Amino acid sequence: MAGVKRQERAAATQNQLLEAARQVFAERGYQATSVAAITDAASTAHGTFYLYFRNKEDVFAQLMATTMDELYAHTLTELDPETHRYDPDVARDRVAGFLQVAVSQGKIWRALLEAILVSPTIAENWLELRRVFHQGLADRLAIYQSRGEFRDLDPSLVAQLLAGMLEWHVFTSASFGVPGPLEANDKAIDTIADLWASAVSVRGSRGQTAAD
Amino acid sequence: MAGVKRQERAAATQNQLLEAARQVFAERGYQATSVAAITDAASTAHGTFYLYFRNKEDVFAQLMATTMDELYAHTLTELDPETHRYDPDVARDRVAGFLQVAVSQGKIWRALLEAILVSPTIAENWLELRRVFHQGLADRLAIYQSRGEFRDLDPSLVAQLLAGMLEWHVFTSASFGVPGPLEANDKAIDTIADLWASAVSVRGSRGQTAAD
Amino acid sequence: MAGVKRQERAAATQNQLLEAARQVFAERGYQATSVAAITDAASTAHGTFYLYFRNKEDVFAQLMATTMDELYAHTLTELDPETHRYDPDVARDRVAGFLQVAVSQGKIWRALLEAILVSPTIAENWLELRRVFHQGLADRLAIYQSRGEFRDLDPSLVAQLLAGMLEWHVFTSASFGVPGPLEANDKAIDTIADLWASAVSVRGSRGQTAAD
Amino acid sequence: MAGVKRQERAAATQNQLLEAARQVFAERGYQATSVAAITDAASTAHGTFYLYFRNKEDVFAQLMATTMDELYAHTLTELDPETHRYDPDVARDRVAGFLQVAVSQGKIWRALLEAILVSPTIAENWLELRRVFHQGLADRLAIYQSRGEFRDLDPSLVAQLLAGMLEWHVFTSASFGVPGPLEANDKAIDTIADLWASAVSVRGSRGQTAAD
DNA sequence: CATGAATGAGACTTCATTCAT
DNA sequence: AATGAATGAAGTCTCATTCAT
Repeated sequence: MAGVKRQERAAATQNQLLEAARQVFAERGYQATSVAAITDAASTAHGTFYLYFRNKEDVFAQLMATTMDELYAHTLTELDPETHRYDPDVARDRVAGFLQVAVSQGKIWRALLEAILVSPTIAENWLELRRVFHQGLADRLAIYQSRGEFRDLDPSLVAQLLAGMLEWHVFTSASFGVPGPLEANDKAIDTIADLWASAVSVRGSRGQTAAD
Repeated sequence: MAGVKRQERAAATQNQLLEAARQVFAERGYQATSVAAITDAASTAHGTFYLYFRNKEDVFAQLMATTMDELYAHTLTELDPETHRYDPDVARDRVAGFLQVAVSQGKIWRALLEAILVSPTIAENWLELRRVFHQGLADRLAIYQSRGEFRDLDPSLVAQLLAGMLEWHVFTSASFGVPGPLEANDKAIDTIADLWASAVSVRGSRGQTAAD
Repeated sequence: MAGVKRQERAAATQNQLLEAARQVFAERGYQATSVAAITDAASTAHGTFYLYFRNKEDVFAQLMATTMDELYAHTLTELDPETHRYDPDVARDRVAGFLQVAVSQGKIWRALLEAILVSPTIAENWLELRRVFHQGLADRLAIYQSRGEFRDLDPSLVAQLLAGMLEWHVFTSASFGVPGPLEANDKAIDTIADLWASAVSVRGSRGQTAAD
Repeated sequence: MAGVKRQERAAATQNQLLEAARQVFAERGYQATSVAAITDAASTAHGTFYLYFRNKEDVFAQLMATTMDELYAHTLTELDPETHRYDPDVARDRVAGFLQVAVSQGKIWRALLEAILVSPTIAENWLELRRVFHQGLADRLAIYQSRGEFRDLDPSLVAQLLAGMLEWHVFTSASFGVPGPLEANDKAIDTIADLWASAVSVRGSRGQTAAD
């Protein structure tokens, strides 16, 4: 029908805008991006933007939702407390997956960081989206702990710190090229996986280091 | 004579502006702060600002320099490759010191993060200032490694990751109250120090975890 | 056949729009009403509006015509100069009728006042519609005057002033709730009728007041 | 001093803007006036406007305050219940004064009417400003009534109606040239004063008209 | 040194109107 | 007849920066 075609064209326009927004945000960051820049990039009229989004915050939130979903997609695996064991290879895959997705998102991370600092709404969204990820990690740590396989540390806090290590690595790489450009190379993956593994060990408590 | 007095008054005005700027940045963040807000808080005329600073970026850079200097002050200790040993208590003190200083700076961290994301100049400054800190950490790791006390990981990358864990903890606590408000409590200090210690161990390599 | 049905549907749609417009104008006033608000209220597509009306001015003019016709309907009574006498009861009924109709139109009066102030076209329409009413009043006064039953004042001007008293009462009541909400209560009716009656008297000329 | 001169220039700029605003409002009405139109007329930069006024509503409120003050200035006469008598000459002077001031304000009345319909804030201001006037009138009527010199009507309502007759005359004359252009000619003054006088009479009650 | 009035660019958002389907 | 996506003009307001005093 005519209706279908119209719907398709509308969806196409919206996608054009979303894609344009992603590019512009990646290029200029969150604040420096104006609605006009987005509609220019999307080759639509200025007013068309407001047909699909309430404002800049709104587009960004939509972009972020898909980005984060993709990022944490592999986190939604079932978790059976009985059979679950820490598996360094699985952990490494997780890290690798995270980095690969992160890399595929290009320079959007800087804008994301900016946006969550500037917009309380986006910050809330973001915290909610990553909570799933952090909670999964914390749950695993709690299981290890209950079996005496993990030290007496707050699983939730440790999860925050380990996940944060990864997040911050992505942010600084993407934003400043530090410690290097954002890539999912083996060195980065192995090192992070290694640090995670050493963190999740019975022994590694205070004093039981290389020195002992 | 008059010249001296003038200089004094000028210095006083500049300090007023700097202090006002610190407050306003901490309250509102970087972008949301306008020059007018700073001069209002400093009770000076709007134009006076431009006698001392080129623009917002400029004040912020000056503020940041002192802030970061304070933060990394304790890092400038001498380092003798022969006698240096990893000392968990020293490491804990370092973490504690970092957090204490961080806490004393209040909510400025959110503004700092914003500023480095938005202004390339400030980002460069910041990277330079923290490099000292990261380098010190990397140097230590390299020494342990040369004595076989640390695994075969890139010391520089590990330094980035471990320091980043701390930085990100400060940023998220200060900016979003996650995992909790920014404070230098024992739990946070102990946990971070513990993770650092487990990272800097011979054993903690891939596969040698709680499982073994 | 099909043509008739079409016409019916068209008329129905137009009525939907008119009724929706009346509601929205009454709620929001003239300027604050957008075409989109009307089509939303009428549950039609935005574009449909332009099949029936040129623009907002046009709908409003159509609405106003019916509203004013109703308001002044009772004015079209025949007038025989010979037999016509001033009858206070008739006058009171007139005032009462005017107020009752006004009340039944609800909050549309504010929008009407706005519209005539903003749109010259609507103003002209309105002036034309009320002219009938004012003229009727003026004619009556002229008859009284010709019989020496009314002072030597310009009948047309007095008609304007007396009718204006009533109009303004309706406008301010409907728009601001001053002197009270718009209602056709006896007090308002009696008071206005009384003032009209005292105006239309031989005696009430300058100086012949309570004092004499 | 320099300071004084600056203040003078600032005040001059503000007056320029106020005067320009008055002109533009009178010409185009309230809504149709944009801030840009005002600054154009005042030959200042667009931004300058916001140095002196919060927005269009704000300038208008300031203009209205002075206008209304001038209009009702003669109302603030003392009122001694004992000695006060209705004096047709005084009443006529009042009407004349009101009309003269009204005329001097030119076409601003249309904008005023528009503004009070559109902006609740301005409406409130206006109601407050005219309350003084209406109250004065009502007080006088109450005094006459207490001496049996005025019929048994609600003084407050009668005040509203009589004052409204005058207001509406001004508004319609200024806005639509009906019944004629706004002028303070004798005919208008005499007629209104006459109607007021006949209203304020013991006799003029229902039934005691030309017919009796 | 300090002041603060003035400037004007630029971002945001709304909405009447058109037109292809 | 009806639809609703797209357009783009117009108005709002903020703020960094300059400059005469």
